[in-house]
Amino acid sequence: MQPEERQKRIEEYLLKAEFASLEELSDQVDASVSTVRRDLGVLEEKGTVRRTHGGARILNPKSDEFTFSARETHQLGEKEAIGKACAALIGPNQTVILDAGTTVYYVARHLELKSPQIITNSLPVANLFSGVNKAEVVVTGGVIYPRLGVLVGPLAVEAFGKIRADVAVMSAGGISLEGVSNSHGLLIDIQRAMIHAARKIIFCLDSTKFGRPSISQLCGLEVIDTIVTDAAAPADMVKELRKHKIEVIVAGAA
Amino acid sequence: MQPEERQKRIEEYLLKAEFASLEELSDQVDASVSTVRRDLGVLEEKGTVRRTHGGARILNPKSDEFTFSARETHQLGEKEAIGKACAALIGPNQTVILDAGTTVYYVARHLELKSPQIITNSLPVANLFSGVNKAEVVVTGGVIYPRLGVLVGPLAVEAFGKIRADVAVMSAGGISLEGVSNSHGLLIDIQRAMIHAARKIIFCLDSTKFGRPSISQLCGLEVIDTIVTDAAAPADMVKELRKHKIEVIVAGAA
DNA sequence: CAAAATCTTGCAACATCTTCCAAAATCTTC
DNA sequence: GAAGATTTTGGAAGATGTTGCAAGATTTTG
Repeated sequence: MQPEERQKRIEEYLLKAEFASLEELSDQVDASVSTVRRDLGVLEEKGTVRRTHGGARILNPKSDEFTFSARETHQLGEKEAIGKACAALIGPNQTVILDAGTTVYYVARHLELKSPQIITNSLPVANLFSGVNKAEVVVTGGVIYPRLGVLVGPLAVEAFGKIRADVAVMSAGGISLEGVSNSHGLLIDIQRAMIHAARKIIFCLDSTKFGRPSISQLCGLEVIDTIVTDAAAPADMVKELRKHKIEVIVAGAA
Repeated sequence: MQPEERQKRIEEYLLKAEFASLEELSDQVDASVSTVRRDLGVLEEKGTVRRTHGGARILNPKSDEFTFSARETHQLGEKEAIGKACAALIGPNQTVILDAGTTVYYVARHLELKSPQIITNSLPVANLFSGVNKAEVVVTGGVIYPRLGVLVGPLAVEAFGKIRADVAVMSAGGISLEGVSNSHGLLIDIQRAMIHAARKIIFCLDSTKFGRPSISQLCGLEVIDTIVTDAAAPADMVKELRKHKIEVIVAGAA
């Protein structure tokens, strides 16, 4: 059998089974475990499959939930690290605005113990805290933007117009030296309102966001107080950003 | 079995059970308690599970399962029936206000196909629709009332003050001939605002609510257009309510 | 406060992974 | 088609990761 055919069959099998051991796969495609291992390496490179100890699992099974939920292991390690580092910046009993990005969601997960006051327009974040008594969570109104579970529209903007917070933890589609941008036009108005409502602005941006401008311009660099990113962020841009008096925290880089 | 698969199965089991002892889990995934302990450590790091003495509990239960749906399994059949019957009253493309009660949640589950416009202050209901494109869902703002996932406070009341709807589907703590009452004082203001905003008022009340007045009076019988209940509702009260020109629908007693 | 249960830590046995090598298959070139 | 180069394959040795157990520390219970 040809390598490609074998790999496709492995993929298909995993699609049905979700998990499979090496032996199982080796049996399935009638090749040695060594070959399967190699094939899995290729598929992992391709991004469809994730190798595990003793086998493999399919990477993106129908995740009908919010596009990120907890399944997306894509850059899970980095996002976890960013989340932890960013949560460390929040003092106890502060009022925090949480934006509706995937990275910010991980910040929220590490905030539980600080019993802060939280304001958010993200349903996933709201759900995270709905069972917990410690934190007071204000949800802005708005219309649900289907895929992401974000509340958008005038109700949301209005809500941010009425409040003041100590910190806003934001995310974005991309950052360059011209400023921060985002792809969802609907979110821009809301994010501007967030920035206006908070005294300190923290952006959580994983390394893939650097130097990648997105459709709509959100704000210039001058409004940013702190950026939290991961170790793979390009060093020259970090240096440049620090020249702009932005505190850049690289998570996981000790 | 591979670690990841085992961990996923632990997660899934916890999702159903909410709590589980180490032995239970060890049995479930066919591994030693030591291994389960280690797995739980990983899952806790990941943030989906919290370890406890002697076992573990799920951290943020799946979005469609707030405290009520897991707990109240005993009247599930009745609530399903009420939900179905009430959903049948809603026409296509109507604007519907959905209250935040356990019974109303079941109505929401049957509304999906009607592509209505929905306004709600219930997070479980919001989650229900967040993945679906068909319906437009407006979430009122507010502070999360922890256990129920309801949004309360002035933001919520305000939101209902600004809108108008065709129907309001409500729930309550009890109904008697003096009127409808509810136990959560915080909800009263919001429910009054809902009633004010809708042209037609439907109450979904399972049979246990009848003749059982609750702490705070919500409204008199005169504002009610329709009541949906189950077959166990006391016949004399149903008769009495019909005398008040209220349409009483007994679900499952076709 | 003591008994019982549970947790942590260290360890040895085991399974799996990586890296390398030789054989087989495939592709080039003539 | 044949000889040689290249790729692919299957396997073996050592490195690494995982598992289950047991002893001591810690927490819970009565």
